[in-house]
Amino acid sequence: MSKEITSRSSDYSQWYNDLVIKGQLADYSAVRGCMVIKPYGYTLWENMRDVLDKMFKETGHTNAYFPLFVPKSLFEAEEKNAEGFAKECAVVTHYRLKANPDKKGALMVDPEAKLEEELVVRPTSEAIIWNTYKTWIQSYRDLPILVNQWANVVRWEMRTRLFLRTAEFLWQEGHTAHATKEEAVAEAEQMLRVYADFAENYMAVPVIQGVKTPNERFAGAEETYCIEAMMQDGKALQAGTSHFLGQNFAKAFDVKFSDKNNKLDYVWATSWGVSTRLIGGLVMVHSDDEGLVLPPKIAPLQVVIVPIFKGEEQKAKLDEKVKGEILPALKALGISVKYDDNDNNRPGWKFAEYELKGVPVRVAIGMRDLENNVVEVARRDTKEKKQYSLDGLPNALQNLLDDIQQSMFEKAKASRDEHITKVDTWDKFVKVLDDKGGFILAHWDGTAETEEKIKELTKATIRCIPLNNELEEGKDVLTGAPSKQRVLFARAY
RNA sequence: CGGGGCGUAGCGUAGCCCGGUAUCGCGCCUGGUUUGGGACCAGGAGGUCGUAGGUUCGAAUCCUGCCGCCCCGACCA
Repeated sequence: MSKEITSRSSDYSQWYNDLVIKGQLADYSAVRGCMVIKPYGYTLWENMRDVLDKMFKETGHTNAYFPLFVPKSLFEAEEKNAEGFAKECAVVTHYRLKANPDKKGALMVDPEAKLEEELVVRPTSEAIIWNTYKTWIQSYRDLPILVNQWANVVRWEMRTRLFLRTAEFLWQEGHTAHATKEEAVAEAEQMLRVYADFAENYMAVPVIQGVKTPNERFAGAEETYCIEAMMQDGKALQAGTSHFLGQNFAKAFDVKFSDKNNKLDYVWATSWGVSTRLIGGLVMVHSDDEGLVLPPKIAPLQVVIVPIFKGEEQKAKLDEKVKGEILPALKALGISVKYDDNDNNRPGWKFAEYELKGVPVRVAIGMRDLENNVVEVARRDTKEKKQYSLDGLPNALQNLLDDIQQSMFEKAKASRDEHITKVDTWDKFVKVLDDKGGFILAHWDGTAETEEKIKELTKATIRCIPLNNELEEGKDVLTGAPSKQRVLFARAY
């Protein structure tokens, strides 16, 4: 028992850290606030990336790459955006080191190699991209521009957490330019639906789609759309955002186009992104006290086969069956599978290890099984074990993976729904927040003051105003002022 | 940046109060026996005790500075 995991009930944060580290997703690094994403974790990210990338391409987008550095003068062009990120920017001021004369073997920043203009390490790329789009766009015929980039960004956070908030993280950022407001809004909404589709149908994470209040809006955006997910500890996690940027960046970077009537107008914009933060959410939604639980559609490894044998002779027979028949058949179906015939660890060790790593399906096969033409199949999500006939095994496993995917989503959705509470009084608001957590649907008078006050009193924020929200007359849960609809409150990561 | 905790072998730790050259478990290496839920036996390797200085005959242990990490909070995606 060398890999004990802290239980959720005893220390939720520590449980999360244990899963990420012992589940081999990532490690702390020598750089404060930055993590090493390990091969197992990176494969997970690659799988997520590949699905999203395909979705982006299906909706007409293409990938490009823009520089890591943004000259300060460009960065500050869109004031609100610059202000919003100013406090957490890493800045390059010099371009050379030299030997330190006072300390042998040490280096120092060469004071003579000061940059004329400082370079901001991108916390997001609107500035450098819109500065570029200016040169790409003259006429309505150049529009729309539908570009995405996969990149790293840096935000100098005070306090970091593996995947959820790291100083450097990986993400994708889509940046589009349109001739009309309607088209840009439609784009932002479309990409939100893509994110929701991905979260629910691939990550098996149910999300609520909505719009942010002005307070919570992305700096520089006219409207911010988001998907919000619920973690097992009752805290919400913003899992993805899509912004309608209006003409703010076009104006800041002077990007105009001539329409069919040769009239000049500023271009309409969107941007949208999801990051490695999704992995943190994935972990916190599905996993249990034994380790990670990963949904089959994006799991780095879908099926692991563990042989059980005494001696070389038995091993050879199992090898023949597994390598000769089972592996090729599973691979033919596109199932990712590993045959762990490593003799250093015994079956029990492997069982525990793959449970910790969240592999959806484990197949155990020994001589007894061979004789009976069966295998023992264990599913990670429910820990249920069953015998499967070797005949038709590949298809049966494919069906099982589909089942697991579906039932993980349903379980997460049931838990999420159980964590939505309608509340009409302030006392109940506070009580539900403290005792149960989760989302609270309550009336809000629509003012930033009330929103701030509630945040101050309870640390709960308005996560979003759900899309297609039902209108309902009511009174603000705190002030009693008239309200037209309920909004979604929660404490959040 | 505040509050708390911690830094001893790859990992987790004992020792520190009361100074005498570092304990145990896991892992690793060699050989053997094992293998249906984290195997066992025998032998072995592995240490600037975070770092710099001070006290002392002698420092993991006492004193001072510094560095780093984790958790909680402020801030934020």
